[in-house]
Amino acid sequence: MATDTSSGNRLRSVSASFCSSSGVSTCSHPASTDCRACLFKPRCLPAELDGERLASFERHVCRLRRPFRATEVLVRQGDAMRSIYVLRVGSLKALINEQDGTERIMGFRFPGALVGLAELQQPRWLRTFVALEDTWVCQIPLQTLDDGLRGQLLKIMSEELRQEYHSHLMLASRSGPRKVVSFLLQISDNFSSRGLSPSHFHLPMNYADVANYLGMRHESVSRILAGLQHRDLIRKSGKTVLILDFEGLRRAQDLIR
Amino acid sequence: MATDTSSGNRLRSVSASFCSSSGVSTCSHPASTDCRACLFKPRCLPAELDGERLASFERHVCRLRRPFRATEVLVRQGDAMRSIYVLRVGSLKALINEQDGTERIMGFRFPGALVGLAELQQPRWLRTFVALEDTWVCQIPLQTLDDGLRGQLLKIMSEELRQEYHSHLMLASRSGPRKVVSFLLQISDNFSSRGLSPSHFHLPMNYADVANYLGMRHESVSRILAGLQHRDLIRKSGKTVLILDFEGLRRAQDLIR
DNA sequence: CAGGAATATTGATGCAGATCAAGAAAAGGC
DNA sequence: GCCTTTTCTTGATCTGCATCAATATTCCTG
Repeated sequence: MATDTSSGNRLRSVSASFCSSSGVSTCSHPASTDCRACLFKPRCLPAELDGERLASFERHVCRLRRPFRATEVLVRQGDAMRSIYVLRVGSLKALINEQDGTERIMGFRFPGALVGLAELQQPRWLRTFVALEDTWVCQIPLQTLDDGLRGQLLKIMSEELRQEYHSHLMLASRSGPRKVVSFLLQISDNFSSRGLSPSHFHLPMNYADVANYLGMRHESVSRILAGLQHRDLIRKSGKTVLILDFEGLRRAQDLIR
Repeated sequence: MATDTSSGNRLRSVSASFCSSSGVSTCSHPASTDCRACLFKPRCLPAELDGERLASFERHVCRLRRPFRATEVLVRQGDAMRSIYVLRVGSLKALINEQDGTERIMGFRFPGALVGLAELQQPRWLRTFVALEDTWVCQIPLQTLDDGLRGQLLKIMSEELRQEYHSHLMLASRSGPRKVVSFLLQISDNFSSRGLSPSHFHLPMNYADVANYLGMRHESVSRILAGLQHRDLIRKSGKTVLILDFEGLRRAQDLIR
């Protein structure tokens, strides 16, 4: 019986009562960021908007009054699809409940990511998104996604498709060390492409989640990471990872624990 | 050294000299099908076009004078990206050459599929597409993809994204039988959604390709399929597969060879 | 239709990673 | 701060699949 709960977390739901339809939609909150000032604007939906069109877009975007806490659910598989989200601060894991009840982690999301692309044309969410730490998002109602945004949407979606191909390569590589190294490099690329350090970052998820994502066991993830550290290819303290030798890492994919 | 050539095929290039710019673009060929008469129109790019807009679209679409033969390359990773393709007859495999030279099969494509979605915004092809049998395609130059088609494009792309999630589940399931059963059901769904039989179909690729795709070995694929056949869950003769018991198949994912 | 190449099958063996188990270290709550 | 819970680590054992090898079958070509 594959009882693969990945981590015995009871998922708490948060009553997402933001954008509380109190007449005026002044959903501006912590630090009341407008898109113009946002670090992620160039890669976000309104990348090419300005002036009145941007203002109009901003009026529709909703922000939460408080962050989602670790283990809280942003959206749940099966929920009606009404908005997509932009992750501004924190991190999420995406997971799917398979027919036999086991859950499979499909990916991790970091600041700058759009959440809900695969569900764009669907009536319901196909995946559950759970916060891994304190997490702030912008909520963008589907109606807001008019023709003017389609170009940018296509661009971001095609990017996500390419990331999924990377995942395929990672998973099909069929050796523990390869998967784990591939995972580290994937995360590193992700941060790098958002202007953050590729060699020094924070891994908010636990080993059970990583293992679930990679189709392996958390003990194996632990052993392999310990091995990489022992060879001075990475250094890990707490949830912080330091990549010391990218070339060595790539070469080390076949060497074991 | 993971020398994973998947099948020792020397890939022949075909000088794709269609749409041969002979002044008039009457690229109408075998059976000179117009989009209106095409089985796939409702799921294809021009789904929502008609009248003059459809006619204009059709004038840009090019068809080949002869099919691609098995092992011939439609496009090669690294080629300049100028068109996308619609697969009308036959089948393709998509593969990526990894940095270490090994090639990994990323997927199989059947009639009705759009080829090139992940490369839409890229200057070059990220994947090589190889014909598995006699294969006919429509070529759609990128310039043709104007705003009017973006809605449909988004729809198809989001669909492809969801298929990739299925692949992720398949690969992360980390047991041979699970992967193989998942593969069979994926193919079955694919045919089914195009109006073909979900239980009786043709598998044009060899076991080495399936194994490469799934991150396993062809011997294992052979043994597992033999096991499924022995349990009367499927029947296989030549390249034809008959699924006898869907429920049994799903249940059998843990039972071995 | 014959001969050769590609593909599939089947058996024997070895090993990477799963599994089981138990303790250590961190994180979180009061 | 202390206690509980979660997460991580490490060891011992087991097993499914890779690997190696050899034969059988199918496909292709002249």
